[in-house]
Amino acid sequence: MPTIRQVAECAGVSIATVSRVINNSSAVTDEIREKVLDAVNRCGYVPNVGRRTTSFLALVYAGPFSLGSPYDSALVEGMVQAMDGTDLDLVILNPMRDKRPDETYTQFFLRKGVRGVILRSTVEGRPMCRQIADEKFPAIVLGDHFEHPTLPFVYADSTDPSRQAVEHLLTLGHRRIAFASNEFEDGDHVDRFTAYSKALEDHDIEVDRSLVYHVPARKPSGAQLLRTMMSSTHPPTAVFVTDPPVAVGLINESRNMDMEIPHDLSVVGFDDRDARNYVYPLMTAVCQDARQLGYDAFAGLARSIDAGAGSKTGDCVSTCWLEINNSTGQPPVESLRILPDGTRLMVG
Amino acid sequence: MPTIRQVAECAGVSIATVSRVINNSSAVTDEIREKVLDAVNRCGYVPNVGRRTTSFLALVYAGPFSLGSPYDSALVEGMVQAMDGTDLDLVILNPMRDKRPDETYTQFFLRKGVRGVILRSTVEGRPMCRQIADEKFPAIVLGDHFEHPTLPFVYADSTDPSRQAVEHLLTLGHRRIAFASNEFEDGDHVDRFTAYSKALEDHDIEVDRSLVYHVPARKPSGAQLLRTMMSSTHPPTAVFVTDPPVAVGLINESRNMDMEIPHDLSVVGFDDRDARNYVYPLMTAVCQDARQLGYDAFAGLARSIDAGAGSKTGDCVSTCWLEINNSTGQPPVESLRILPDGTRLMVG
DNA sequence: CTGAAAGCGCTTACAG
DNA sequence: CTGAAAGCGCTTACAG
Repeated sequence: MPTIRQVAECAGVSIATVSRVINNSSAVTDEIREKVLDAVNRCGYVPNVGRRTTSFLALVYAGPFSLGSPYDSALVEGMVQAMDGTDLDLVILNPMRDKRPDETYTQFFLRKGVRGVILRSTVEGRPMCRQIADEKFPAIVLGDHFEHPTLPFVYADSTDPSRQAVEHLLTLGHRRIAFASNEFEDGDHVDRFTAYSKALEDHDIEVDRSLVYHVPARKPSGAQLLRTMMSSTHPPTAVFVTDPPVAVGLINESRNMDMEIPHDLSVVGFDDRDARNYVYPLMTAVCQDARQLGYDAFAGLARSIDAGAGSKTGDCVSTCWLEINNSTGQPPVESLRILPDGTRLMVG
Repeated sequence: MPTIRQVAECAGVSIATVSRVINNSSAVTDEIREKVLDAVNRCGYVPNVGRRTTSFLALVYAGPFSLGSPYDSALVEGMVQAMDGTDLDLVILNPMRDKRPDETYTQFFLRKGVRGVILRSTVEGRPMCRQIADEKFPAIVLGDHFEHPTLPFVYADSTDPSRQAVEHLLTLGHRRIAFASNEFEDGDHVDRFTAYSKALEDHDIEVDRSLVYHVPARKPSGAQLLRTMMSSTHPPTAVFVTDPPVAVGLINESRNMDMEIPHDLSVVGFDDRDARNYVYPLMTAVCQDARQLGYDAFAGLARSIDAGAGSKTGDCVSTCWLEINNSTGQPPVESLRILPDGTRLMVG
């Protein structure tokens, strides 16, 4: 366990100055402050109380808190499981609440006794993630991935299975395939859209922007989405829905509209847990294991902290997979086809 | 913030002895150890590091961890929300993992820097809850309630609405009403069974033990339960299912069996969140708000800690309510009735 | 087994 | 604004 003395030596200042920086005293030059905080992160320093050895990893929401979603609760479940293999405990922090505007993230985390942070991010959260990474505080990002020179990411790559999903629909005979994605663009959703476009292009089908929807990741959006799609002039015969609650909401709403899935509409959903097994009909879905992601994030961060500062953690990319169930089938025989020249054809 | 000095004075020993007790040194008399730990809890002592003021409330699972269930994740969501109103952070602790067998719970929690614990309990967890209460460490119990002189409980009373639920079924004309409860008996489930029995007795119907089921609170149990019930010699015409996942699993399975709810079977479920709105048909259910329970537990414990040791927190009892939706209706006209003397009657 | 005292990590008036 | 030094909370050999 490094002490304030080692940090002082490492930064070339007195222990008093280190203490001042940690406690965010105003009487420190910006230059020295930066030098000391850098030394803090290089040494992996945390305030010590006697021989008390407990330290914490923090789950930090970069953006509004939403611990209640099945995805987020699966993440936490995985983290708690990973906890058992370490001597670290999990604390839930809300920087929105009590990070003082004039303190850095490193100072904030030190104040809390935290040795590393799991950043649950979306696009809105990226600035916070970047700032924490710039301070070189130990961190790992979950739920989003983007280009960054030092930040490690934990995510499941959904590109390939997303493409397989669309190809599955194409093979069944579908040509008008809608795509429903999150209102917020994060790395994962971008991947899925890329895969969707690619699969269509490979079959010489142009992406029809009127079939691309962005909706909030909640069940009622799924219900609304279905009504919107089906009341359009040229409804699709299939849809790829990239958020679990939206897919579930859509499938459930179909019964209120006296539609039969997959007879009237094929649905490929997304599942990060087990929702696909609890809708009727069982949902064909691109699947990832959110519990595993939470586990990997905690375990990976713990490992990199044990290994000491400076050791780079790589990304932890697991795989998604396509599971074909009963919500996909051939398009309705009376389906409307639109030829390249715009001619509408009723087939069947 | 009380220091080790105050605790020493309070217990009538030296600060060295207090420190030894906190760090569980073997060189302390049992008698003095107890006296000191008592003083620790009376003073509300937590180890202090300089002017660092952070302190933690811990979520502790008395029993195997299961943070992933909708109920538990709603609890955590509520706690995180309550966090915002305080200067306390939430840490998740697993005593199974690293409580040393020779240390008391108070010692364990002090070592972690924890000022109070939210005990998520079931019947199995009661001994741990009782022990923590005996040590007088600040605690509040969630998810179970039982007789105890000092422990405060947070729960929603489901007795009245459970009775209304059964009466609702009786009014619709049902006479063979099954009851499905958790495999583990906790205070909440006992309440619901009592209400069920009472409602039947009030209508001069004897409780038929062959209609009372105990199953694990998971969706597959609901599917299995439905098959078991419907393949019995005298299937019920209605069922009151007191666990949300079981109710959902049962309703979903009905479609695989070509049954129609409520035409073939009326179902009153239980909901602690929003599941009732996402099954088809919309589920009639006794409802409680698990998010609110988590919120109340955190806020209540925080308040009682602020108020200082010795101040007794009362139980926080919120109310459940019955919500009538589309999964209940009149019994099938061809339903079998059994008269008091045992005669079977096909009605309709 | 217990306390007085030395010592460690950290903080904070005080001097420059 | 920075460091040397006094001081606080806590721990731990040392003496009895």
